[in-house]
Amino acid sequence: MAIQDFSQSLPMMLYRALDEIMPKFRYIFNEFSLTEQQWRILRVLWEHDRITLGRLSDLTLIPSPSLVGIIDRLIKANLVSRERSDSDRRMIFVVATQEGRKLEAKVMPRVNEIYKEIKEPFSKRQWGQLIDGLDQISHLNKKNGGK
Amino acid sequence: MAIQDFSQSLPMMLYRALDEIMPKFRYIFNEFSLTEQQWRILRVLWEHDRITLGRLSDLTLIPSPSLVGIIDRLIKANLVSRERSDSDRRMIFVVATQEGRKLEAKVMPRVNEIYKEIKEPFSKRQWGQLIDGLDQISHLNKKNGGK
DNA sequence: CTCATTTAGTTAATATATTAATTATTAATA
DNA sequence: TATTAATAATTAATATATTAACTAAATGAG
Repeated sequence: MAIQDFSQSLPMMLYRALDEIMPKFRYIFNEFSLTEQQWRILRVLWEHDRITLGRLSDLTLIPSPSLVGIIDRLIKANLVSRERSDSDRRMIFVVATQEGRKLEAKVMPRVNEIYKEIKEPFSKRQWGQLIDGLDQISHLNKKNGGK
Repeated sequence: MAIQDFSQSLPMMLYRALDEIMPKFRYIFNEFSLTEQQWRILRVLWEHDRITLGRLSDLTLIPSPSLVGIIDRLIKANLVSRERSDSDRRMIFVVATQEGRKLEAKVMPRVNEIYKEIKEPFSKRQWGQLIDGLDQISHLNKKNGGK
């Protein structure tokens, strides 16, 4: 009964998995002078012409108070810019600069390579079960309500 | 080909799972004026009479530079103490105080309750597959070498 | 239209993470 | 044994996370 072994608890297993894989990616980000969070933001911007801070926070999982400073530094690096919305002056759009967009072609191949390495030892079925399990965890409170 | 959808990538799934479950636990820690990291340290100390900083870092997954400050604050809160090793003066043992030990009986039941809630919607088989998948991720580099 | 309420971003204060460099001590080797 | 190479912990500098409070702008009820 109770949480058997702390090191085998779900939170620690999740943290340990991240500790195993993220350094591989960060090594690449570092070559482009990007932090992990900066990468996440660019990764999302490459799929959006412009996006509000709120939505960017949702998609990157970066809390908005953190986002402010990270965007500041990305602007200083000339990789993104801020644009206030005309329709709703509370909202701010974040946009990738030319330089920010150019990074995609350089970074993505490297990242995809590592991702493939990580995924390789898994069977398609195993991987699917893992992703499904994680998906279920991240929807714990949202399902009973349904439709 | 390539990483299909960023939001469905393994790292983001792992982060999202943590974002879903950890606030539930932190809510409890907060009632006892503990941070998540302070909790992790106490959680390990409750199973060890004394433990070196290095091993504590391994078991809590807290990087040692962070550990220094966190231990400082735990000492200030009178929950743990430092004891330098006699056999190897480089090492420092961390020990829980009386007050630190007393917390176990108060916090663990609450935490176990939440843990059970999280685990409940899963079948034993599903849960096992999830844990196994995570375990495999966190041992990516360690298996081929073997014994 | 006016005021209370909500929403999007930001600021502030404190705690951690990340990476590199440093200190003290111990182990290893010529 | 004098040196050099590892180790354990710490310090330093910068970037993020967490929580609460705050500002400006938009909404909604009366």
